[in-house]
Amino acid sequence: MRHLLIYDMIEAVHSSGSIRKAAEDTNITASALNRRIQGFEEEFGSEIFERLPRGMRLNPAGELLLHHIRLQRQDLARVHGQVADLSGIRRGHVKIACSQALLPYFLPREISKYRAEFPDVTFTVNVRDRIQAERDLVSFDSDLALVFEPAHMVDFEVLHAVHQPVMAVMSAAHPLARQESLRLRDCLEYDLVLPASQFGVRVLLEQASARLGRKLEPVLETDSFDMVRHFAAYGQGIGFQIPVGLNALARPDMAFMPIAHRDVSGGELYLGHLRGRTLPVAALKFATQVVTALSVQGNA
Amino acid sequence: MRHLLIYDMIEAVHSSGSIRKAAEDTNITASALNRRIQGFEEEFGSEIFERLPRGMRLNPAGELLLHHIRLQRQDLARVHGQVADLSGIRRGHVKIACSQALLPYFLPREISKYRAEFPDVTFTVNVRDRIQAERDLVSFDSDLALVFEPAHMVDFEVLHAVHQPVMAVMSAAHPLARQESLRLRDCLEYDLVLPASQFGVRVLLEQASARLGRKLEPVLETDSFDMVRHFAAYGQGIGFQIPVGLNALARPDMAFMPIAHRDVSGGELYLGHLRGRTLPVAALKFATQVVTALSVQGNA
DNA sequence: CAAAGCGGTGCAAAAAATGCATCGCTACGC
DNA sequence: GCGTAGCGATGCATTTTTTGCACCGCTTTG
Repeated sequence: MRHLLIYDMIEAVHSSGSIRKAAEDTNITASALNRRIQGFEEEFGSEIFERLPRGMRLNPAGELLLHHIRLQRQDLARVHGQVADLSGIRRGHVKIACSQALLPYFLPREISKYRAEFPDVTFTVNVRDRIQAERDLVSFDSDLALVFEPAHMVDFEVLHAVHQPVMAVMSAAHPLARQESLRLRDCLEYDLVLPASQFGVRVLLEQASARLGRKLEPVLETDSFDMVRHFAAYGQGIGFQIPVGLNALARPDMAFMPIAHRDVSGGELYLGHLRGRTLPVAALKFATQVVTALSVQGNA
Repeated sequence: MRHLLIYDMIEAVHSSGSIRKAAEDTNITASALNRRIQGFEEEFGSEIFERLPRGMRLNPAGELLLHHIRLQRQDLARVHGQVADLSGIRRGHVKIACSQALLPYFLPREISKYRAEFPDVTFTVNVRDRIQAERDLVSFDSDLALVFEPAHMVDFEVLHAVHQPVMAVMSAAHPLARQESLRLRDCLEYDLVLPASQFGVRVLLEQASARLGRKLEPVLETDSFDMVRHFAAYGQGIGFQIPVGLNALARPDMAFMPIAHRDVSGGELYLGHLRGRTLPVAALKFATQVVTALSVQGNA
């Protein structure tokens, strides 16, 4: 609320006791703040601060005004709350179809962040592959889909896309973990743990290795990304995953390294909904948050 | 208050119904006003106006905000008043919504008595029926309401209530004027001058005569209490009024007699303000004086 | 008695608000 | 059915306001 900034300033001066200190909190110069205060006092019709040699103190008029400011803020917050209520942001249910990669870190984090602000919004998260996810949108079983390299996208309206390179996942003790960069052909010399063939990462890897004239021969093929990570963690070979499914901080015993872009270019993670559909408020707002989170992660 | 200008603009757009008209009132260009509104909506976090082909209308969020704006303004006015008090100046403005009965004697007397002590306090008096009066409080168009038998009283916080019997009003020469006490059925034998059906006195009389199995058939029905009194003064029938609207001393040519309590029990005259509101100093002080005056009259 | 901290102010630069011209749209009158 | 009038929105040049910087005078403090 830009037009209420002066109130913040008054409170800052009040609580810090001097214009100079308050100026730091407010991120403006003392002179600017000083003139804002003076300007306000002129409009208001009376001084609200006593000028002491050591700083500023509210005078009785200022005390009265401060009370008004607080009352006013509180009432504005109430209005905001009521507006939020009637726009439906506060309550609601969001149904999400997503790739497995989103399950361990990304979605739990985003959902709990969202629910910290709107505790009355509930969620359904269904794991779906790239084809099923779109089907879920069409049948209205999901509001949002968050999938890696979706299959046809006829009914899929993209809200946001973010590029995801393919990461090799291995034990920190693995010979390749010490290398600067990682080529696909190096990986092929070791035991591979691959997701099943319906997954986007697998498709990308198959294409890339075909270009090398090689064939992928996994020691373990699974439809559980958890399995991939854990098997790799035991030092048993190399797994693959996209960044959004990994959390470097959480696993110091593991190494996550991007495969050289010229070998495997990676793919796109798409957030979208059913084409032409107007989303419920809660779903739309959550989608906005997810877009922000994906952008930040993409830049980091 | 320059920083609250945006509120004026919002109200201007609300009351004129279009940005272009409001722009004239505000002495600003339509484009500038348009962008102020848009900017505010962005800060506020939601639209507050519906854009119609013919102009702008507040949406529900806007209605909520409008109420906040009015509350906020009034509270600021109260603070101003209190600050003025601090500096020893007794200034201020009191806005009153009242029933017609208060106009001829009661309010003029009380207001001039108050202004004898505080000549810098000014007044606005609006005649409102029982429903409109409450509406005025809600919209902050009035500080105080003084009404007979208010309708619902949801937002009405009572400061004082005083009982008012229903009085018959007639020429001193009227046959009934010589009686000791007056029964309703006696009145019904004569020509009746009645206030219109939205008035409390009329409602009470209708209920009472229904209990007698009679129907009121006025020869004159009017929404002017002055008309009632003057018509009765000419000897043309019996009018009705509550004591606060009468002044026995002023009209020796007329007779005012209470209807027997068992026939018409009378009603309550309420002084009140908007529920939960802190009144400006001047209004509060005037209210105190009115409470005193009503108590005295009630006892006399 | 010097140093540190305070609010206040002149002036140039930066930022915001405004006015003007104009667009696209919809309802209304002929 | 079509033109017109009224509406909100917007790009751009201009004006107004706000801000930052440097510095003043003052009072307290060690």
